[in-house]
Amino acid sequence: MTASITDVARAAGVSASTVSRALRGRPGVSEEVRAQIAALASQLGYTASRSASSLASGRTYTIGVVVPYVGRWFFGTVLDAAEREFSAAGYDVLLYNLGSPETRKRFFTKLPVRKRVDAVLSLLIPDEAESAALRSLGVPLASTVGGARPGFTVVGIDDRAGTESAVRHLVNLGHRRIGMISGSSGPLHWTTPVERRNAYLDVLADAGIAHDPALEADGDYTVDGGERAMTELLAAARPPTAVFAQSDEMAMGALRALRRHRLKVPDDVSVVGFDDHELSDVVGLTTVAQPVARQGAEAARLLLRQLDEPEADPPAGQVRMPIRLVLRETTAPPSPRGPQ
Amino acid sequence: MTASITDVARAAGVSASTVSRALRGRPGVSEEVRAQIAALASQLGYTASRSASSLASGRTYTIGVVVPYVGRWFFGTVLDAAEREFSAAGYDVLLYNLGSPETRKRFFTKLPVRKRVDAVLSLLIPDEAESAALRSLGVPLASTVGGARPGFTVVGIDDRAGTESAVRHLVNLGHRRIGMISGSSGPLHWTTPVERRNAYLDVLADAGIAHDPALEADGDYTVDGGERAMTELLAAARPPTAVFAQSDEMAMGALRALRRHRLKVPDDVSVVGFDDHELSDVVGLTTVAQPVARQGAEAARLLLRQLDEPEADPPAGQVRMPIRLVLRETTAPPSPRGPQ
DNA sequence: TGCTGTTGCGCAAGCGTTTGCGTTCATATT
DNA sequence: AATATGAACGCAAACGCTTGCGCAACAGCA
Repeated sequence: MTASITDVARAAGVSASTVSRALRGRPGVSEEVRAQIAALASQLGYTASRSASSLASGRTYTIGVVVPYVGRWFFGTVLDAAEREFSAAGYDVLLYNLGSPETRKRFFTKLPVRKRVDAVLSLLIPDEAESAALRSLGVPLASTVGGARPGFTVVGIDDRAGTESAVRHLVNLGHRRIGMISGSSGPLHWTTPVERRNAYLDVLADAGIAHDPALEADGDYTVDGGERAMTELLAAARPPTAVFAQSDEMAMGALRALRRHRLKVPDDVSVVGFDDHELSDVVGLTTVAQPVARQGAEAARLLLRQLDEPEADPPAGQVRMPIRLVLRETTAPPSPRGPQ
Repeated sequence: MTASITDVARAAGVSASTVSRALRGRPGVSEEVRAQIAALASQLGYTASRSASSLASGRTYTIGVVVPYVGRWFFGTVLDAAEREFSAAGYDVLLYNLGSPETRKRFFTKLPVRKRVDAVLSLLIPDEAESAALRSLGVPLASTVGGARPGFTVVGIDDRAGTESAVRHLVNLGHRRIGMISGSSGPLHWTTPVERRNAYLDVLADAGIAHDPALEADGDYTVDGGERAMTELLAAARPPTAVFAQSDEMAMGALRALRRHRLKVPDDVSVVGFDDHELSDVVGLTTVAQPVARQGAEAARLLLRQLDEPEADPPAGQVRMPIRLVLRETTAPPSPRGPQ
């Protein structure tokens, strides 16, 4: 079997308590004894059992991270950055990938993180019922995308401003028939799609452009969904001359659909995305960039701070990071003859 | 405080042992009592403390997954699939994202997973020293990409065959100056880059093409690296008319470099990648496709099987999944006048 | 009716730590 | 010289479960 604390204690000729204190840097151990214990411990390959120590101390040194889809670029990037912060601070991360509605439901009803984590970071804000479940854990909570929620420290961006910059850009180029590919359906209740939609509607209204429901389609935040949505838009009586996609993945799907329809981008149709996916540059996609990794890192840091100073007031509910429009090659003034 | 097993026991008028047995479906409890306990438990919001139960039972119902870079599409996709299998089987996953050499080293020397996991899945085969460290944990081990290693169940693809199909395709199109963008540098010791390189060299030799070292460059498995590598290749005395990139991300970086050099793909230069990234279709990249998610799922399943039947012989060391060349729009016969 | 099995449950030990408190011993203080 | 003060360490009780064993109650059998 692997060595236990008493093995180390016996080898060092001290008590288990002393070993425990020595290895964790607690006072009450002379430097020589501490050094000797440390040497013995590494020699015996001793690592304290997390189960035992968290049972005894009540602290788990583990953080639960719940992700809607690890495989997607956005969340993968956020997770990567957050994990770095956590592991640098000595915390392990328990990953919960809540891809399907069933696993999502199971997670929030069974709450397998109960008594297992010191805090939880949700990469997408949970709905109110789910949030309540998490609050019942009695640990610090944080989230990245999706708007404010009581009990959560959330770091995100200004979706409204981002969307406005994108849609205004199209308006300024002279487009009047501006479509939108959104990701509002699905089981998740987050505010992002609706905030972006509202901003889209507002910009249109501001520009004196009547809203045409046929110019909206759902792309499910995936490439394939974006392709389907674009195909749908192209089937409209009067197709759009420009489209704003709520994510770069959907925008790329739209690009694919346009190519299949032998439409030129941006000559026939302009496309702007959202996120600045790492491959957007490759396809020359105009998009609104947001600091993805930084959001994950910042959320992690805020959570760690709460863990360090449990007595301090919870940090400001919401942190907003800057966005900016990145102009590339998928947007241009509408062609005089329009698409087709 | 949150409810403990004795709270449930008291409420039900039984002993803690009975609650434990009832909730885990162990024999020795009548159906009525079991039902009553289950009701009480959910009513009290009781969840067994994982620390306590794993301390007592020795099983953690947790699997350690070590990933080189969660943010990369390939690993994110593999992780997604593996996590689904694990969580469906009732296991939690502890994620270790080993991005930098330092975190990697720290992980393998401190081995924070010791006594914390029932098994570990490494998404990239660790080198021999690291593997030895993992073997010392005394738990089942599996890995996805990177070749065989004692003690590991590994599921992967035939890198040689994949590479051959890609390079042969270029040869058959009539190319003679075929460059390669590899990902062999870096701190990781895995066989993939060298296997692919060997296959590349063999195909060239087979075709009677002399190998030109100036036609090889390192792309670090990233988009930016691929761009740099392509730029490097273009600077050669006689630049390639076609290049094989060891990953789609690098291929896309190459595409970007070519665009910046105002070179047409595939007219001036053909490009073929490896992986079939979800966005390869969008850019029309010819590539060798491998079943990414399926590898993660399969590796997870094999690990779970070992956990179920600890006495059974460890499964076959290596599982090979099929690859296939996907022809798209980045490859064509060399132009008579060559690049520039 | 006595015996053997089976079922359903409780007892208590144990899992490997952490931590409050008590003890010892050397040093500083008056 | 007597006493107070700390530092360094050990003791033992938790932490919340699991599990081998024992015991009662009851059924089935001859």
